[in-house]
Amino acid sequence: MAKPNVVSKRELIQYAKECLVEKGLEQFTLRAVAETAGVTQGTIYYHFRTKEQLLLAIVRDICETSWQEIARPKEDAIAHALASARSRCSYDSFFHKLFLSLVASGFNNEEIRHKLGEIMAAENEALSRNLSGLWAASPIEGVSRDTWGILINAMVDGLALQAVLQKDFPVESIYREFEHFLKGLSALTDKEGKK
Amino acid sequence: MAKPNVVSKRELIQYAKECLVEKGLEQFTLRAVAETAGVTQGTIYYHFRTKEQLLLAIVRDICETSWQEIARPKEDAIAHALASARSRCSYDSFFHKLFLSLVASGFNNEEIRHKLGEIMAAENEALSRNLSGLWAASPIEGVSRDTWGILINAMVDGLALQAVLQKDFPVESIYREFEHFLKGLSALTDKEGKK
Amino acid sequence: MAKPNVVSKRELIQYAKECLVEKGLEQFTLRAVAETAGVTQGTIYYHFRTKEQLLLAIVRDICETSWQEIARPKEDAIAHALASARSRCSYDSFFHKLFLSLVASGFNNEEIRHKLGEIMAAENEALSRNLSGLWAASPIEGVSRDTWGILINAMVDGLALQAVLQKDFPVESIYREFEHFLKGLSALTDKEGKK
Amino acid sequence: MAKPNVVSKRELIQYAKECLVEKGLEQFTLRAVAETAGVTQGTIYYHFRTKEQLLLAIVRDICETSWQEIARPKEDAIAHALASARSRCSYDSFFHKLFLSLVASGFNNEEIRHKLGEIMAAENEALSRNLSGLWAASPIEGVSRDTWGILINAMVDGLALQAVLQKDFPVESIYREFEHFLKGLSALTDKEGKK
DNA sequence: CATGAATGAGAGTTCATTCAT
DNA sequence: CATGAATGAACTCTCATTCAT
Repeated sequence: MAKPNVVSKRELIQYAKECLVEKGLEQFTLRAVAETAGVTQGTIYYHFRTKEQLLLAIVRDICETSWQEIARPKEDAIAHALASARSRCSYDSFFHKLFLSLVASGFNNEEIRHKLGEIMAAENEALSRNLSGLWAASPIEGVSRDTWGILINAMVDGLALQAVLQKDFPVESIYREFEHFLKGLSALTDKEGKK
Repeated sequence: MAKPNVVSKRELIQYAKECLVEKGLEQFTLRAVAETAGVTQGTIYYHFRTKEQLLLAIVRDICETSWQEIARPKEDAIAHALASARSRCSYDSFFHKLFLSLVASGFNNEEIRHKLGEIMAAENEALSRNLSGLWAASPIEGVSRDTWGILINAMVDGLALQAVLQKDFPVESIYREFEHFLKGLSALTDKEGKK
Repeated sequence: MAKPNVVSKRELIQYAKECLVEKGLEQFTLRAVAETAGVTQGTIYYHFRTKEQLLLAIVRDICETSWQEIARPKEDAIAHALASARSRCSYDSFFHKLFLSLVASGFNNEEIRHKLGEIMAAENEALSRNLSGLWAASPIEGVSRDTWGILINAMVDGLALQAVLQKDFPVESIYREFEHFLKGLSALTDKEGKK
Repeated sequence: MAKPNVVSKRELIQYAKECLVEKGLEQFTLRAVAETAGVTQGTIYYHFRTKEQLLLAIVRDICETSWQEIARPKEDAIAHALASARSRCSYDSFFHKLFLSLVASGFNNEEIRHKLGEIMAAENEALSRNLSGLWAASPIEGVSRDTWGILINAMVDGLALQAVLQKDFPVESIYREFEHFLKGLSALTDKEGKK
């Protein structure tokens, strides 16, 4: 088996992520990645042919992580997703800084953009699926199940965006009310069902 | 050489915005701005002492536009806001490309980040205020009025993020259902009120 | 009479000197001069057609000051010169920082260099003249009166160079011994004279 | 492209010295150094991380050369030093143009200034030591041996400064009389000894 | 007289990238 | 496999200078 000598590709990607989050897109340089990883710039080029490829590798890595997370069947998937979303929702969120940096970078690179879109779509779908299991009917007439996934996923991302921009954003209390909101919707499905 | 009054600061900011959106954060160079504006790089530096200052000027400009938009009292403010949100929600949305690029840039610059956070906060507040006028009570128990503003604003931004990443995102239909969602919520306030 | 409105040429030269000393040759910019003087760059150009001309004006100013100092007849001229030299001999000597900066600048500009050379020559001459009045004969055979002026002037400048480079240079004690040195030489002229 | 080992650091320093002397401090640009050395600017930056570091490297190089020169024990060290001083004393003196440019540059950079001061101090000391070997006693009462080193070194530098500023400075004859001066001083030590 | 807006060349510096070793 | 030296283009930024007002 090919045993990488000093650093594995996977490790490099991790270091690159850190760099991207710490330095920001504008100062995300291959030299910085190399230094963080303790290798030379040449080494980066041995593993990734260009900077773009490295960025793409980061995106692919996020995709995979995301698929796995989504695919793993869980009891109470919605509650789980909500907990995970809340834990990532903060002013210093590694994940969202990374994601939003990649979004900005995606405006220059269709492939990155497209892949990030796929992640979103998959999340939407997973949410829709799980909500279907939970709700006998749509809580509100005129809103399809697929759309509920999209709307709620959008809410999660929108809240993350707010948190990442506002130091004093009250994540805890908002998420508590967010849960009430979801429970309230669920309750509606019962009432509707009874009718 | 040295013709006075070729461009105003305001015009430069407009050109800079265009550049930022068209070229993306990584390739947003002062040379590009200068070329777009038809002036020399020196002129940019005469008006904005650094690139960072130019970015800040863009953010400040967005802030002002945003305040004005929010401050102007309107009938049916919610409907208006929704229409405006929908019109800006697209794969090629100038506004959201600009905003998200600035968000990424804000990870390097607290002032930018803070100002963007202020915009969000102001939008939240405006939404809350308008919803208060519309809803006699909260549609769902346990969700305060302020939180409704935050949640719905998050939804709008989250949808924009989705649209900007997915070429085939069905903005029209989603927004139609989004309206149903809001109407559904409004309906709930009536029922609650009757109780 | 033409009454300069905001600043006189002379004042500008003073500000320019300050800038040159404070910022050093490499960062001696017309903008800095303008700011220091509280005028715009254009104003500098009204008074001096180029940066070179400004530097030359500084040199000319130093020349004039120097001539006047030298020309003024004094009793005990040597003692006076020595006292003045000592007072200018320090790590932060405005005069020598200025002079040496101009010397370096003179390597690019023959006119500056030449004028600085003239100052030196005049100082040499004045010293020689004064020594002649003091010494009946040369203290040491084979050293002409003109040369004594040159040697002692060189010593003064050399000491200043040392002082300007060494924070802990013991100016006081060195100058005390420098005086002994001169007195010793004077004593020699007496002995020689008696023979 | 990218041929390894085109220039050594040492060579670059030499080229940089040449540039500094030829172009003067104000026009001493890294581009010029690169062109002189036949490499690209990037190469300069690979070896010296900033322009300041390059200047410092030049100073350090001069220091080392200077130490070696001083440390090497010689017969008739004074005569040797004088000969070397005379050879470097001219209107176009590479060494003194370099040194004085660095002095001016040192006004912006304490490290450079300090190192240049160290060179002076070491020269002073070496001179004092050598004079001690030559003179049984101080030629003139009230002037210590250390001070003699300082005074004579100052003279050497002062003469160099004069020479560098005056095209027609009579280096030859002055140095001849300078030698008489030193011999005269030596003679005094004998007389003093006899007393 | 003096200014402020603009210029354009060039400064120092960084960066992705290459390639012999 | 990995490195270190080198590249060259591009970047941000500064500067002396110009000129209409």
